[in-house]
Amino acid sequence: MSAVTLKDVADAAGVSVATVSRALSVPDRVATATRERIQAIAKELGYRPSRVAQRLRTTDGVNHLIGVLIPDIQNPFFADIVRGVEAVAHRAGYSVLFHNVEEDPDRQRAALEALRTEHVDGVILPPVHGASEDIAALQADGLPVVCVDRRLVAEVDTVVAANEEAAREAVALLLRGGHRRIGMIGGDAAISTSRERLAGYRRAHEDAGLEVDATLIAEADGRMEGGRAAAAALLSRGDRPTALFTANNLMTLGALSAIHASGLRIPEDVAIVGYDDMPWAMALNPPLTAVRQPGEEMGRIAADLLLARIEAPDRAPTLTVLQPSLVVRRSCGSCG
Amino acid sequence: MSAVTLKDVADAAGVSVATVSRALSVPDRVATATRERIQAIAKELGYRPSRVAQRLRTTDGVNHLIGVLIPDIQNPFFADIVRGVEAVAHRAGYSVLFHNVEEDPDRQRAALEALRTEHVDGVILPPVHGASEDIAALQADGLPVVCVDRRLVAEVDTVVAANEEAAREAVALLLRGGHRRIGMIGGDAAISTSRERLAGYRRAHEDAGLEVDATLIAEADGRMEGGRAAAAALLSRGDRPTALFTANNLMTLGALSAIHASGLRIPEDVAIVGYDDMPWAMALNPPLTAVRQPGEEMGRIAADLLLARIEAPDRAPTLTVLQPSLVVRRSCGSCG
DNA sequence: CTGAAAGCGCTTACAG
DNA sequence: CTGAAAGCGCTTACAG
Repeated sequence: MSAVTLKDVADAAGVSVATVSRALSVPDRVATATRERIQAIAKELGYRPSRVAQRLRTTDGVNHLIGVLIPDIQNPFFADIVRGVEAVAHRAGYSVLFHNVEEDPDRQRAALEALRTEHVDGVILPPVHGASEDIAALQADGLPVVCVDRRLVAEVDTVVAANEEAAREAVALLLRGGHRRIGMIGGDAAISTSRERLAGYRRAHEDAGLEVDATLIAEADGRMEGGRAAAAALLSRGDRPTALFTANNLMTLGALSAIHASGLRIPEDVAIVGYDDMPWAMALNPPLTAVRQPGEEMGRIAADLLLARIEAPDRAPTLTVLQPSLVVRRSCGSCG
Repeated sequence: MSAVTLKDVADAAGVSVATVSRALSVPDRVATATRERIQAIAKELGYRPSRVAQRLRTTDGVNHLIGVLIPDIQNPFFADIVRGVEAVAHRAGYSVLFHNVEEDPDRQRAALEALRTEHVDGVILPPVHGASEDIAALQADGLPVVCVDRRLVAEVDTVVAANEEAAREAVALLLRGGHRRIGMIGGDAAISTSRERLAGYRRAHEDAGLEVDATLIAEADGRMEGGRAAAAALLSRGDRPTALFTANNLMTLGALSAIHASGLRIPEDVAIVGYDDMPWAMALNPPLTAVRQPGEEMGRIAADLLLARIEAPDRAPTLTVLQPSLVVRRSCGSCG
């Protein structure tokens, strides 16, 4: 390695390190001639300031480092969020520490601990179940936090989608199409998005003056296999549902594979509307009707918010709610 | 913040910071009683050593930090790689800096620059096109690098899949099924995986004593829309191919949507075999025959390799080739 | 076994 | 406008 340091530049320029430091970061406090000479030499030597050294120096200031925690990087919706966060952070000169926590509170806790020792300026995460205290502890220590996709009880900057409304609209679409027995394949109720999407399902029924058959509601784990098992169980009943609403993209995939395995046709035998409009939705046959969430935008907004809070820690927490949209394709039949 | 420092622990324990440091990291060089007292106090105070300070100290030693560069995080195959890298690195106590470079050599260069200023111990990446010199420069400075998924000319630790063989096998399957006009939708020829998969396509024909119709070979950009456009062009020809081989998962999605749009049936009108066995392959109707690559394992191996090289920089570079497998489902017809 | 001191690469009051 | 010096939180020879 033997990286070029401030001192190397100072020696080459015949000035002190202090002057070099100023020439590079507060140029107007250095005489023009000196500054230009220093800048030329720094460039020639390939000098790059050490972020690590800068970071150690400023216990108070900005460290230009944030952490992002993801519950499950194999879920492409979260990959979208990461993409948005990464783009904003790097453009602003921040580095990004990444942790995949697998929906596991212990791993999330370990990740947060690691981020503290890295002196991050703040963290962005969709909090996993059972994590409120860890987040609260972070905030108590003055570390800015932004929750994205999932809400937390605490007073935290939050960026979410309007889950309940979107789910209600999706289910209403099926109800308008004449469906009266709609299976709901939901995720872990400990997660806010799952609860809100289920609430939307109920609200749609309520709006239409219909009772919900509670046995049509399955709680899966948000992963593909869970969705498959739940759909298979629902579809093997004598009084099987004529439509399915699946509360995230992986469970949708599971449900689709259960439908194909059972030999049922979409939408004639069973209609389906899924949460998350992923790239593969258009590649399905028939193409999937789905709720589109702006994952990347959620990531970008979360990052903007975090950076703003890092620079002004005392602003009041904000809640940003983005509007998903329902993309109607053919899997819901002539339900439009 | 006001994090607890070594000095705080030292004061509370009535010893020097040196002793506290030793008690925590080289326990056997401290008297048992002292050590236990210090450890108890450190725990009570919630002391966490600053990674930043440790990092600054050791220009030579291990910084416990690596960088991972990804060409496109929205491609779930790369998300798998990230998952593998992350798991190994964090288990070994390394932090992971993440960059999404969008197949852009300039962004890759910027990311590598940023990683140097962060004092990373090494970097893992599927190199994007036109990046050889940047990687070489890194190595020249003694920074360990591991290429994953894509090869580079340079002498670098490399973890790839046997692309040519896997592609050959996939195309041979279609040939055995009686197909004689197989469209090839390949990726950017500047990328090793694209070239190797195309080579496999040619080899399969050669093995069968068949000529390749060069007009059946399309070079797309590796993304969904590129795959869609290429497939649409191929399928609109009078002498359209009876089967398609698509060289990555996103282009497969694009091809599928083109097929559905054209009203052709799979596999009766057009068979398809895709590269990358993604979760949605089973959810398709019919399910997709695909080449399965162990993305997560590739990530894990790459990380193991990098950590090994960080600890022993002078080992000779290695090449690890993993064997993909062909998962036969129904999209290729009765080609088994 | 323990401590005082130097040093990692910066930044920033404080002098001049 | 510029420099000497202190300090960020650690680790590690060097003494004792």
